[in-house]
Amino acid sequence: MSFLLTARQPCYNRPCPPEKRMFKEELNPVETIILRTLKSLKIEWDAEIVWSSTPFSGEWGFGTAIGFQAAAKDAAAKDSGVKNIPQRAQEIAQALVKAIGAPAGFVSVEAVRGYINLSIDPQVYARRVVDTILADGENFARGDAKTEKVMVEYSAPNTHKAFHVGHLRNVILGGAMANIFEFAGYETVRANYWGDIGWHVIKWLWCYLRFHKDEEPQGDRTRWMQEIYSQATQLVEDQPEMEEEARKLYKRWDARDPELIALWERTRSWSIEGIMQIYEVLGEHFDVFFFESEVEEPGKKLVEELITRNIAVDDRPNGGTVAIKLDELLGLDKETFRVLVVLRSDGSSLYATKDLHLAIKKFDEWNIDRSIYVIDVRQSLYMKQIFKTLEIMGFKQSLNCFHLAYEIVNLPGDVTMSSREGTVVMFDDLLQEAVKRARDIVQQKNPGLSEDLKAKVALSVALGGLKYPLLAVDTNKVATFDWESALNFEGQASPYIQYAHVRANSILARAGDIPAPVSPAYTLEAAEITLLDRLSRLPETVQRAAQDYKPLHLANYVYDLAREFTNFYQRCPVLRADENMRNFRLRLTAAARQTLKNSLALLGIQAPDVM
RNA sequence: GCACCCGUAGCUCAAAGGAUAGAGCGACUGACUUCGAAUCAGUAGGUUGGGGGUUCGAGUCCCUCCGGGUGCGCCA
Repeated sequence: MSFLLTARQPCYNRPCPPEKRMFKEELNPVETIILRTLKSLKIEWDAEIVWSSTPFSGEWGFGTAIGFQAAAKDAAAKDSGVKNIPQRAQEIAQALVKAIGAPAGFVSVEAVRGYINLSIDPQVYARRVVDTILADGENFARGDAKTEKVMVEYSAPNTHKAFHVGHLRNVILGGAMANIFEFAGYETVRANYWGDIGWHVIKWLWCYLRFHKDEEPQGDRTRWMQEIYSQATQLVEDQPEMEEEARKLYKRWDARDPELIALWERTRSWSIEGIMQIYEVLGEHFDVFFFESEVEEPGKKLVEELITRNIAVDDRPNGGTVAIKLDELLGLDKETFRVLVVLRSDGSSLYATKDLHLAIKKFDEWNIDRSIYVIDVRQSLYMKQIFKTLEIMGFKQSLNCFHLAYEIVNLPGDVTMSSREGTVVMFDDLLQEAVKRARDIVQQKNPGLSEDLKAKVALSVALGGLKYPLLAVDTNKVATFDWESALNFEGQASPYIQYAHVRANSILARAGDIPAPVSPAYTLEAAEITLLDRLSRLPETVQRAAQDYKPLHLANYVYDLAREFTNFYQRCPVLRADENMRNFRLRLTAAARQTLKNSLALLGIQAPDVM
């Protein structure tokens, strides 16, 4: 049987996509020789050849462990008599090296303990890397256009509630993921799905009518909405008669009482406006908004269809629910998918009612090929149930649905943030504090800047400071929010990367124009080679991040790049160097600046010119 | 009970089944008359939770145990 979540697992073990390898012209002929030689050695080989960079500082080259893999195959073959695989690997590597000879573009070809190492000529390739980056500019590392169209659903906020830092991880992750898909060459649709109806909204409306009638939101709308929501929750939880009273409002809702609907529309728009402001600050935009309220009725119709088709069981006559007994339908003895309730006993809709319809609507109306859901890990079983149900319904594209799960953000002591319980840190509070701190540091480091510029820099540093740590940790790690570390911008953090960009910019500003293309006529320093090697890798990193659904790859990449650029400018004088060296290093600096900027942009982080 | 996730330096985390497991923070020692010190150089810190297995090769894959987190019929 097929588990859907394995159908769309990221494909690991895929090296750099050939289309984006900056040295394919040189490596391809070598690969041809290797394959031909292996054939003549009677060793079967049909996989890709994986090249990784050689791990020796100051050298620039590619290595492959193919000798080991070939030796292992050789040993597995009957009658080969091969016992000592490392020894055989070295023999094969030597044979391959002999066959490869002295190919164009490489300065050395060696067999080392079973590995084959090719060193490229840095003087030649240094120029290629730099020229490519400067010619491509902000499109450097953009992938070739793919035929696949991808939708990324993320954020999915509830109206009438807080937007807290627990929600931040979702937006930042989803936004970065969408950026990456788009840049990798996929046509990308950013979708947001608003929870604008349900018990939380009914409670809110009840509380408003009862205690806040005719009030208008004061100041921070989202906060004001949250305060009423907290009050409503508390009242309903503490006093059963209050809950009863609030629930009565459902009747008016179901009857589409015009007055109530009008109030809902007005209050809902307050919430939406407030949250849209947050998106604007974060630099997020969406191509399409779905609303729970608009998919509720079609969802119910879909459930009727499921009942008719004997997929869902209608137990309402006995006071039960409408449910899909997945394990039973699939004939599974072991509990796997369990039961998905798709309609309440009173006939009202649930999350699943709407999600089933919406899943199909996405493909039908947007003509997408893949549908990605950025939703926290606690909904993994639920997502599996939805996708499986779609599959049972015969909706083949269910195989192209993928749940991008991420762990939640807790408060210290494993306290889960909950707007219901009011245990939240509001995004706005965090941002304001972060901006304040960043502003203080700018003031201290660069008092000469205009006030306007200081404010701009502080905002981009603060936002980067908040975003980067959420992207630089793998999605399956639980995050703990505490003020101290959230506002600590030292070390492996966004300001360090932004600062590297600023320094590059500063050198270039002093130099004036970027010189014309030039090859280095001197022996490159190790720091330069390391930097060039890293620069050449952004294209493959973008592809890998998209393939693995991991902005983390880029977060790691851009930090490494920043560190290597910093190392370069500390060791290698640029402006004071002789003409050829100065010109090449200026171009290298410009290439680093561009690549830092492009990489940060994919993470949704701005690269300031000064700070 | 059935599943999923986590466990790597004192702390927070990296690490394409591949070459010597790397960063940051914290600690200690140094570097601003030098392209900007939000920086850099150096020192210390590890039997990758324990035990089996697969493999030429395991932090990475499989099994098992321990410790922590999460989910599992009318919440979203």
